[in-house]
Amino acid sequence: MSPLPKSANRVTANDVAARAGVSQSTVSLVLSGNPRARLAAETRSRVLRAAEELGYRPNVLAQGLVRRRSYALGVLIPDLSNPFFAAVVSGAEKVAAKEGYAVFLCETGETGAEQHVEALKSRQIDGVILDAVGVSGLTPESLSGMNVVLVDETHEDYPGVVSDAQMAGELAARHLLELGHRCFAFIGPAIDASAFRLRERGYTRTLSAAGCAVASAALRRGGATVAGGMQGMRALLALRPRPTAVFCANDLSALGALKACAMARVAVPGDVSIVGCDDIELAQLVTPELTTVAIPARELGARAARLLIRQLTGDGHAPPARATRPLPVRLVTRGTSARAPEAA
Amino acid sequence: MSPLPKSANRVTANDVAARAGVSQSTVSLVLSGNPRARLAAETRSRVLRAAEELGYRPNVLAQGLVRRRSYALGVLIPDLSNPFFAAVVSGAEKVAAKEGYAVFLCETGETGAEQHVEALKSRQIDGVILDAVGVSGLTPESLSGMNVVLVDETHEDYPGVVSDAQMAGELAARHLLELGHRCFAFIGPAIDASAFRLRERGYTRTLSAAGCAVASAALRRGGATVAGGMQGMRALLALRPRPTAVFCANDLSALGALKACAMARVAVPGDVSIVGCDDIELAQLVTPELTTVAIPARELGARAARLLIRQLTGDGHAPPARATRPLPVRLVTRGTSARAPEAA
DNA sequence: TCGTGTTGCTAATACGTATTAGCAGTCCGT
DNA sequence: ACGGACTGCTAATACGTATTAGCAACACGA
Repeated sequence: MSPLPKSANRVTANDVAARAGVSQSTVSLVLSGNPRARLAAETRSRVLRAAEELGYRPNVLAQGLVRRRSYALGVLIPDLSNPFFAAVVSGAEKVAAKEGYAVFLCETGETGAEQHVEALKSRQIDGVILDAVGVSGLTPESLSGMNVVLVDETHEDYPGVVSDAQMAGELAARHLLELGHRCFAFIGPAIDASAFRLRERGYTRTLSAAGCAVASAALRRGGATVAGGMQGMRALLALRPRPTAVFCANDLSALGALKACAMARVAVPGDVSIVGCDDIELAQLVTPELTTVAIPARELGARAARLLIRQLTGDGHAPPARATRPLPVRLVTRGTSARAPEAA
Repeated sequence: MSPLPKSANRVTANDVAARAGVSQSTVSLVLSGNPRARLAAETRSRVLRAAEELGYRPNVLAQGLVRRRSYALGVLIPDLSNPFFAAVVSGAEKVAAKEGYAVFLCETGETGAEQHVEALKSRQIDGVILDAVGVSGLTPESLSGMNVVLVDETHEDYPGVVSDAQMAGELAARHLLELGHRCFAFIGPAIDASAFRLRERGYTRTLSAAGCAVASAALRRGGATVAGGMQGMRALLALRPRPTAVFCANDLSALGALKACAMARVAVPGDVSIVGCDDIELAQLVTPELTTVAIPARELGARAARLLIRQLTGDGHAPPARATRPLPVRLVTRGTSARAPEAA
């Protein structure tokens, strides 16, 4: 009985080979198993046993070197503190892990994904999932030769997994219209992200179609964050006539808006109705609970991972995996939306 | 002028060597630069220029194979949807990226870190940061030979970066005592995590010292989640006499508790005071705002990464990097705590 | 007996880099 | 002019695996 290995992963295929009395090639054939390899059953089991006894684990780096594949994915997001992105990452990681891929997480901020992508490329990443990192900001050649899947963003060069963002805006608008509102506002990010733009468009178009334009002063652009929402709402509260219905591009800004109302002692939903977008867990924790449009964040991440992996597994010249059908969104009516107050 | 590379990273050191008219060894010497190498300045610059022109990026997998180091770290957490963990990860990733390390993210659930650790080991991870994944649950040999840093957990075998968890409990207790409370409760997780245990201990000991024991019925153990907090609080509300002061082991459960009170129309802080722990961003978003003990999550992650990297950079037989001094915590008094209601 | 398959394994090589030993060539002092 | 020291580079090898070509042994039919 040879002594058990004490160091990290010093057990190589050669050690297994020695113990099983075969060559390293045979070990590789047995374990990384081209199933069509002709191997005596007895040899096979002897190798397996030796590997088991030694606690052999293949060195993925070495495998990657020869296979030209690292079985690792990159996931780039602007900001992990946004629970929406956290959910996307979580969904992607779960699928990836199940399929044997590991996930490099990169937080890029709203810009500067470039360096991260370069770093990942030198790690021989098999593919990358980009969520709201602004592909347009990336020089095309930095992604050249890369397997890319976008989340909630469409781009002619890369496949993407999207939610029905325009419908999200439309649902918010219809809901608020049905409640009798006539004076609308919007709070969104300044950055040019596809999903946000579509949410806004769905909202404003639906309103326009109903004869209710959104005054440009009632269109506040800041960060899609709590702070951005507070700032936006403070500005809205100063407007005359004051909007009675506000759609926020995501839940964080909606919560910020809600907070701003609370601080200004403006009643929600009595004086102002607020509708968010995402349906993060916190949406149910505030009082009143946030009315919002649910976006399946976790599912977006999971699908992105699946799509990416399928793309990799495909024989290379497979169909380029076009963007998939938008995932459905749905309105979750809670406590921050109510009938419009009677006009003065 | 040779054509620019079109594929991912097909440019190797050999290509650079050819273009610069030197050998691959020279390229390696120049770029991965042992600075004590004797190289003519002119050669050096010729290599650098060739590398630049070809857009050469070293293959980290190959480097890792020979250097026996992958420049990648693993970060294991139970659940990314907890903003506290997200912050830890974020802090660690930032530091790691700055130091040239990439981060594998693994969400383990409250158990089952084992497989993830194994997967990371076969990826030749340089080290791993474990946050609340329950080291005790891991078989020791699975971590043998691994560089490990724990977050918010102390263990005799591994260095850790901790916050002053016991002080957190103590601060909560003192705060509630000063407000005149006499009937206390605690909501915490069932799992045996070091930080949670210490928070509880600091709380109960401080109360005991003041002559106020926590009745065992007022000690609710569930998940450290929103659901757990709601459940715990519902049970507490049924007790007679009803506790007037509740310390929750983390903010998520505190928010759950707060929610349960809202649903039961119990006034906070009028009837019950609630104190959380972590100070996640949402704590300021609920109404009333959550009184809590701030734990520097991001800083914990950052320090863990720094400690781990220092450990790796050390010459191998360096001092084993003992646990560092606990990071200070501080009470953030907000709206969910107030003077005890007059006794009946 | 020989040729032809077939089976089961191994030797050799490649992946892209780091690193060490060592080879020419130059410089210098005597 | 010659031995040594130094300078600047390269050849060779190793890291741990996957993969291909091919070798030896054997079976079988004629």
